[in-house]
Amino acid sequence: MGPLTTPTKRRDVRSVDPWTPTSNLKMLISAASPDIRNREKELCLDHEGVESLDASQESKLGEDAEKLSRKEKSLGLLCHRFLARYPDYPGPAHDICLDDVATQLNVERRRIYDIMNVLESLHMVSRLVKNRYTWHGRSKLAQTLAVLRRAGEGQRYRQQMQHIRQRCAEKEFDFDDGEEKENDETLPPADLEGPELGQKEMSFVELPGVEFNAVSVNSRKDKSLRVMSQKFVMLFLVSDPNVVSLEVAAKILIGEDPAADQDKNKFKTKVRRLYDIANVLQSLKLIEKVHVTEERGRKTAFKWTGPAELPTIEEPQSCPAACRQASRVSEPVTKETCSKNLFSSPGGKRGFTRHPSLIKMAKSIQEDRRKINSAPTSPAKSALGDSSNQDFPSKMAQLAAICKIKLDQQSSRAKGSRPGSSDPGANKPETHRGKARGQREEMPVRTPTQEPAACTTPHLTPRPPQQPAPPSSISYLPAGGSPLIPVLLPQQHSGGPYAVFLHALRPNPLSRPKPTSLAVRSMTFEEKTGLSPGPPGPGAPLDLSPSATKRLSSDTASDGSPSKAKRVGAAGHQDTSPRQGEALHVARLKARRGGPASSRPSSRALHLDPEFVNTPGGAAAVAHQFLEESVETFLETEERGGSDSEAGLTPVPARAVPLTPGHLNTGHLNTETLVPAGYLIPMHSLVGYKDMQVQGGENKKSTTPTYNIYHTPTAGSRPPHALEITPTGLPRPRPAGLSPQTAPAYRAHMQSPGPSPAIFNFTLQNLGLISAGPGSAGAQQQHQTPERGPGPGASPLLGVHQRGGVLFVKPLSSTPLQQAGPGQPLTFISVQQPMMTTPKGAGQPQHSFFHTPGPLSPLAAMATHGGHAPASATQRKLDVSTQDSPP
DNA sequence: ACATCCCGCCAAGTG
DNA sequence: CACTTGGCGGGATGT
Repeated sequence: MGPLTTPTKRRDVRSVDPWTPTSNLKMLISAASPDIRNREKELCLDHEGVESLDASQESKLGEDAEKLSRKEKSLGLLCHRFLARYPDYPGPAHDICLDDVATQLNVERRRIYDIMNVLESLHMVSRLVKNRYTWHGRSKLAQTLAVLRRAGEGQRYRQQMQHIRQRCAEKEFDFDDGEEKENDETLPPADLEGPELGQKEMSFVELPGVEFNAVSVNSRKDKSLRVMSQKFVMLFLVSDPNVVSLEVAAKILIGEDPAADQDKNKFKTKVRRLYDIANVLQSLKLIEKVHVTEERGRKTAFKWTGPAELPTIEEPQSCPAACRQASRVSEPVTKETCSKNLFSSPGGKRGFTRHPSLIKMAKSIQEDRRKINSAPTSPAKSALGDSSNQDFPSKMAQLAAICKIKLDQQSSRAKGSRPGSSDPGANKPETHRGKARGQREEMPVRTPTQEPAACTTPHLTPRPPQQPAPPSSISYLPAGGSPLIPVLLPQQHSGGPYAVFLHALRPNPLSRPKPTSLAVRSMTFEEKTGLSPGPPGPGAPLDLSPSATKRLSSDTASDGSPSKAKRVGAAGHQDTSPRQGEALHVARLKARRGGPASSRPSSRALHLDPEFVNTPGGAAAVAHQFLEESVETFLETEERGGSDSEAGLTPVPARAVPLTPGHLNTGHLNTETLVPAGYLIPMHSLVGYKDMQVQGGENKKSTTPTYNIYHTPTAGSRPPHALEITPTGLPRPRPAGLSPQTAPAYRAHMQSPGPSPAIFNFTLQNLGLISAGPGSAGAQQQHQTPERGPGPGASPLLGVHQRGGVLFVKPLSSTPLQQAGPGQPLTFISVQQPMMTTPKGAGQPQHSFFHTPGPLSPLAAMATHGGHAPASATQRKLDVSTQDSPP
């Protein structure tokens, strides 16, 4: 009994006595295991002492170590001990010396690495140099989580999870079990997996304030543990019921491997790693172990107990500029690249480690936050709280308030001045943002059971125009949130932009289908929805069964080539390779061919110009994310609003168009690509992000593959989103003219050509860079009316600018942008501080968003569809019993 | 029998 | 080349 109840206790306890850190530790410990709990007293002593007494404790532990039972040696406990040594919100950065820690904690170094890797994935520490890490504590946690959530959304993890769950359910049914039908299950899985794999492979998300340690980032392909950890966390952040079963997580995290055989082993290995990660996360109090009872039986799972809301990432308007600027992407795998990117300055060689100056700045900022936040040790904060969130300082709040006001105004739209604004849509867009952040309403549901279905449904259907209330499960949607959202946003700090790195896939031989998979994924969903009958689920067995493999293969094949092809093309891959040239070539090839590149899966190619390269791909990546997010949002929105089916259908093509001409899938691919990001890295201060994004979008629009080339190489990137978006948007392509190319000037301004513009606007809006005004202009142009508009053509540019008052476009680097050369112009926009933006910014050009959705919609539709049925099933299945309740 | 996951081999990277 | 990192999976320990 004890154990089971634990969770409750904890909660209670917390509320009761949050005060001491010690208490937290105790709780954690207790959570960890009953036995431990018993010993708790002992431990407590230790714990208490820990902070001050490291040495003594350690020594104790150390001594004990040998004797200690396995449990006592658990990674979770070790992590507790480790955490006890450092404050949650450190003022000045603490340095952590691995050797010392290992010695003090009396454990092998190897174990410390495990902990550090997980902590690093959450940006609680960052590697400074060889044996040293810098302790950040939880100061960046909120941001990181926000970024991860976003990334997770981009990945469509939610849908993937649903699919998997469905599959499982189906299996249960069994009727078909044996069969392998590939279709249903297979495909989906493939899709899911594929993307994951490929994408998954490596991306790592960095945070803005944090320094990127290029070193750690780049080097090894590895990152698996780091990446895995981030992905795992993403699952929680994205899933409705914040409960994620080990099984599902493992499946999702396993790339797709074609081979079924391996699945089993791989699955086992993955599970082992997940336990490792889970132990650390448990000690961080971010998750709790629980058991989910399905029809089949109980499965172990973990429940998210961390902060529900995250600060916003800001994309939206609120903090856009600053944030973005702040953030940066790093990316490219290569160190060199990273270094270059990071430091524009020639720092050259060693830059990896980070510029001191940057670091300092970041630190100072962080510190300020911390101070402001002052987090007591207590966990209390974790409790959800408001959306707002912890970290941001009062300043943030103010900004937020400002933003809100602005938004409100905009929304009200009083200003008719801007044509763009006209759209009702405007509100929506905001909504998105709002939802994101502010909204947080929380995801609604925590209830495990229902949520899926319920949530989903609502989204889809309802809401035609505005969205009512129903928040969707997704967080985004509801418009309502918008105003709030801003608040959340922290400024730059928060977050700016993140960069996602996609690594090239590694050699991963295994599955190579890679490309396909991605493309498929998207496709699949749709199909599934529609098509899939019920296939049984061959997939059900998922991991284990070999059959699965077969299925996959079949699926893929069946799927269609097209998808694959597309995927490929789309996927393109970015490569990590730093070299532009190569990248470009590849990109081109891919683009042209469509695909081949599977090998590297990188998903999307970025548009970056060479110049960008500096800025990097990372930037691109970031942009991606944003785009993706936006897209997603749109999709969601659309879904709700519109017909699912339609969306699904249409969108695809549209998307496809941009990139690769022939491949429909492209869009999907893109999507996929996006999703996968690897490890998130914060972008420090790159101003360029936004720009990048924008550009990318444009480029894509341009359609020419070329753009890919550009982008890709460098960062690697991201393009997909853009692509997706763009195409769709077009419905009103009005302008066709826009060709991307055409407008270098535009771009320069920040504008994008017609097609892309929407995207850009989108992006910008999200970012917050653009105020509605500008965006609207751009959007309008495309979409709607040329006429009305405030002059789209000319205006746009100007508009952007102006409106933008907020926005400034500048070339990031010296060269950059403009040239883009072949067609793509790049633009860098530096956004001004949020403040600037804020005021006006609110308005988002919803138009663009709306439009965009079109393309997206399909996805959305898919998602939804998939979601529905499955969801319900899933829901049923899941019953979370919190933990263990023992009988 | 199964779940959890510690331990440490050994390869990839680094300096 | 020695050392640092960390993937990986055997197999011990717990339930």
